[in-house]
Amino acid sequence: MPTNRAARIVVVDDEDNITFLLDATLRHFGYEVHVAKTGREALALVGEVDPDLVLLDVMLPDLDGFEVVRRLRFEGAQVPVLFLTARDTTGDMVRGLTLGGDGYIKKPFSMEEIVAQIKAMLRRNGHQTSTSKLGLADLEMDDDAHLVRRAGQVVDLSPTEYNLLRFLLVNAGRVLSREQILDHVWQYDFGGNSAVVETYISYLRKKIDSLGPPLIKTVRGVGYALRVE
Amino acid sequence: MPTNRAARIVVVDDEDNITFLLDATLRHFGYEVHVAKTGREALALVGEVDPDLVLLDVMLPDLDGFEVVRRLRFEGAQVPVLFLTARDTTGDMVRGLTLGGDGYIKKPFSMEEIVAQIKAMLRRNGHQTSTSKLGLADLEMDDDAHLVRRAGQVVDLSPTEYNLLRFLLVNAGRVLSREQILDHVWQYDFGGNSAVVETYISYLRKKIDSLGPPLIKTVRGVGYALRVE
DNA sequence: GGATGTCCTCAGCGGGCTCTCAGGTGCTTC
DNA sequence: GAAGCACCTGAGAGCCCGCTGAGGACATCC
Repeated sequence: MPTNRAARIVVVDDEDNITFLLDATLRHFGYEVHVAKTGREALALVGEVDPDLVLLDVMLPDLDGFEVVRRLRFEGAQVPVLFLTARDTTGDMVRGLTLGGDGYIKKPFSMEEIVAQIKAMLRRNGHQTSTSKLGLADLEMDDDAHLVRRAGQVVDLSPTEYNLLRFLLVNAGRVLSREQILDHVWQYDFGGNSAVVETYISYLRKKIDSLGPPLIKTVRGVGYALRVE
Repeated sequence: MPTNRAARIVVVDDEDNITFLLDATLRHFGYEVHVAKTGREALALVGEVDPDLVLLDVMLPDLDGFEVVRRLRFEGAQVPVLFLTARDTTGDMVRGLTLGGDGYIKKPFSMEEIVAQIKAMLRRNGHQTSTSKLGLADLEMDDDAHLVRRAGQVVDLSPTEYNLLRFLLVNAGRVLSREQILDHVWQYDFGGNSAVVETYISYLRKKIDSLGPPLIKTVRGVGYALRVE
């Protein structure tokens, strides 16, 4: 079972925008990334690099995602697959995706979402030693249960609040600009302005910082960070 | 008698969709899976891998399922067999199946159903140490008796309600998406939309949550989970 | 062939969530 | 200390999500 080396991820999508984004983001998180643009390319690439995870668009120019997985399994490959599905995927297309330990993500997604899913999946498959838990001081977050606690008390967060907090936690101690936050926490096609971030920071402060010494620090002119001392 | 190693299961069906699904699901649950597409292949495979259980479609291109079992028994193989029968199986066919002492499952089935049956059968044959009981707080479920109690009081559930509750119980504390639930609890050919899940959650709440503090938690934008605190 | 139970769809509604905006506050710089 | 800027936060519009009741389709049982 793999342990310390960087996990290898094969990304399969025919849209350059998507593969570019994913490539950059995943490399940033220390993964080794390989990109394919078609189903056949994907099959060859998986055989070649023996990845720990495959990110696979369901819509591909030649074979569809399901067919790719079918062939992979037929060849005996056990690699877990995370499907990327279009926004308006009909019910019966989604069906069957989450079986066998595979998962799916709806487009458009945010980087925070997809990284969280990837981590969860690698964890389940024994690649990472990390748990589903994140924490800082008396603040805890458990991704499996989707639960946040401060000083033992459960905090109820909306999806966006939750994703924002996780992004801050993952980067605890580092200052993050509004744009960085927007790029990671909001969906990649978000067109609004970065003032939303301020609003959500404010929400988080009300829910999190009110339960103890303030953790969310504003760095004037730069962005926000979680306190680490 | 087998003990700690993964149970070996031979799956025999000529439909690729079915074997694909079963292969993925059973591997996910930690079984070692071997697939055959015809009766003759099945006979050879069973001789080769000496499985702990055979999942056997009754309709096969060459020999039918009964014939396969007859030959297996003739050769002295004692392995338990779980039949997969077509939707429109006649009454005396079913009688034949139950007389043989092994079990059967009607197609289409749900993953939850088939995994439960497999576990029960392996348990009966001494392979697994797991019990048939599940529980959380004052909620108990006994698979052998097919009985659910909350605070000591028996709760009457429909089959789908029961399967849904079991899936939630098995994954207690973890948030499950509507699609995950659909893929595991509903039959594999279900084509409808995931709103059914909401309806059944609502049914369960009426029957289960009304008898004590609510156990079923909605995680907005994500899915459902059973409370664990 | 009626009664019952189960499954699923659908639509209405209530409320939570997201985002915008604007007025207010406090820091910074000269 | 005044001006200007960055940031904060309350209010509110619109949307979306999830809950549930009603009802139709279907199977099963008597």
